[in-house]
Amino acid sequence: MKRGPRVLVVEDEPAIAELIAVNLKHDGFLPVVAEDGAAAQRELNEVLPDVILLDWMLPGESGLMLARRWRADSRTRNVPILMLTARGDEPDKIAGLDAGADDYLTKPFSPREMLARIRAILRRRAPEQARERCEIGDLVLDAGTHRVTFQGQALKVGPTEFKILHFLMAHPERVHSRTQLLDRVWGDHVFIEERTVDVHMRRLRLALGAAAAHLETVRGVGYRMTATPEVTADGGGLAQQTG
Amino acid sequence: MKRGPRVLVVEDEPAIAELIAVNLKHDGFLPVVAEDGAAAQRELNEVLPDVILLDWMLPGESGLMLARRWRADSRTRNVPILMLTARGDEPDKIAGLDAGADDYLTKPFSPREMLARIRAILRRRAPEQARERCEIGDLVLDAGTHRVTFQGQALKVGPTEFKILHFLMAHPERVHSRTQLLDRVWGDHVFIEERTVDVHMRRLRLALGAAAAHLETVRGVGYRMTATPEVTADGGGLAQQTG
DNA sequence: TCCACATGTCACGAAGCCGTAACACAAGCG
DNA sequence: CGCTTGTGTTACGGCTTCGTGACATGTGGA
Repeated sequence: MKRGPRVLVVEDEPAIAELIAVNLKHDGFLPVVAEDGAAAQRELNEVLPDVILLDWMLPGESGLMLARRWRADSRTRNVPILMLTARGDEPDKIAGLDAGADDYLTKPFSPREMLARIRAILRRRAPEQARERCEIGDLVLDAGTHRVTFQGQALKVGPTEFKILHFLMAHPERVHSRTQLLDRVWGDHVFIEERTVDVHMRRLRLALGAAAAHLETVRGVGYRMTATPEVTADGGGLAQQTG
Repeated sequence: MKRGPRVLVVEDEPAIAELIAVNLKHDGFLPVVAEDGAAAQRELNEVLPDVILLDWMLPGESGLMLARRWRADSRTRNVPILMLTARGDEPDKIAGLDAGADDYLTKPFSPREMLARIRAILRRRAPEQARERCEIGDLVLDAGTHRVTFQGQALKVGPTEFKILHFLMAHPERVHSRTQLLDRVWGDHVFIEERTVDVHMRRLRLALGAAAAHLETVRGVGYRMTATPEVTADGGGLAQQTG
């Protein structure tokens, strides 16, 4: 009942499309073929794939235009795109990257390389959205319903803050650097100031209210979600030096 | 002023070189740009970088030749090389890896990916600080969660003290001189008074509390972490000397 | 169009950390 | 004992890091 990653293949040449689809199926992917931009758009309206294999040369709208459009649409923005291009046109490649493609594949390519690239993208982009439900103490996050509750009470958490919280709660007790958070929450393809993470942490803490005690700052390292928040009262025999 | 890892950027295209340098600087690296193999060689004769970013296509000697030469030279042999290649030429990549490149990056690439690759290389090459979890008696250090516990009780340890403790616990029973500690904890090219180590040891002992018994001073040599601390009449803790 | 919300960045201040000097204490040696 | 060397301890100025409020921009909906 395990379903493989969905791959939308946008390719007008039937022979190539078939070749790709067969190889994808063979490796456990679920390919859906669209012969042009319009068909691809219809497919995207139905269900979002895990990755898009986009041919550069297409009848009607070009792959470049499509990539640009999908990157502009908030719904499809985060779907990684693997561009298929004819061999050797550097300017094309740069334009494609600008349009938001995650990687390129030069035709002709070996099926093995294609599969490797797709797996690399999936590994990079979606290491694990696996955990749908996370709990830490009385704090509960449900990715399916996109809800956060603390002691049964619903909390209002913004989109970015939700992603951060999701990641932190999926990997509790572990310290995550700002760089790691940027990579995992925002994605590797953006360049954001590390300091911005701090601001979102502040917003997350405000949203969490009392539950913010579970969110700890590790000075000089990063942030951490913990089930056992530090208490001010010192329980052990620590030799505490007073200045 | 904290100094980051040195990166020698061998790239003839000024625009690309500048882009790379800016991004490296932004992330705390110290980039040095060389426009061709000769300039790179001059730079290498001066000071060895922590990693070399080597463009494949260069005026004069190609990146492949340079990589091969540097790999043959005992002085530069161990400097990791990250190769920059034009997209899509598989044979080139293989040849590059044969020549001794540690990894390659396909142009065009995102700054974030470049930084991630560099960090990955440095991490891979980095010494044995790798051990995530260390135990000595009831004292446990976990680098992943950045936590130190003694008999189950969490201890509050500052950043530098944590690094010292991590190193000592990764190499227990062994005496480490102040110089060695400075090299391993602070970095090889930092000018710090050796006496400073003593002060951090003091802070570390305060943070460790009773567990400080495992941290021994070897007079005239350095410090050591031991599983079998010497038993003293006064209980082996922090005997407070009146001052 | 206006409005509400989200987001990324900056400036400023507070808190914590660091390296060093200076002094106190301990250990070795004659 | 007195001297020398090595280490423990404390205080402090300077610096880094973090939290916080404010602001400009972008985005989507009424």
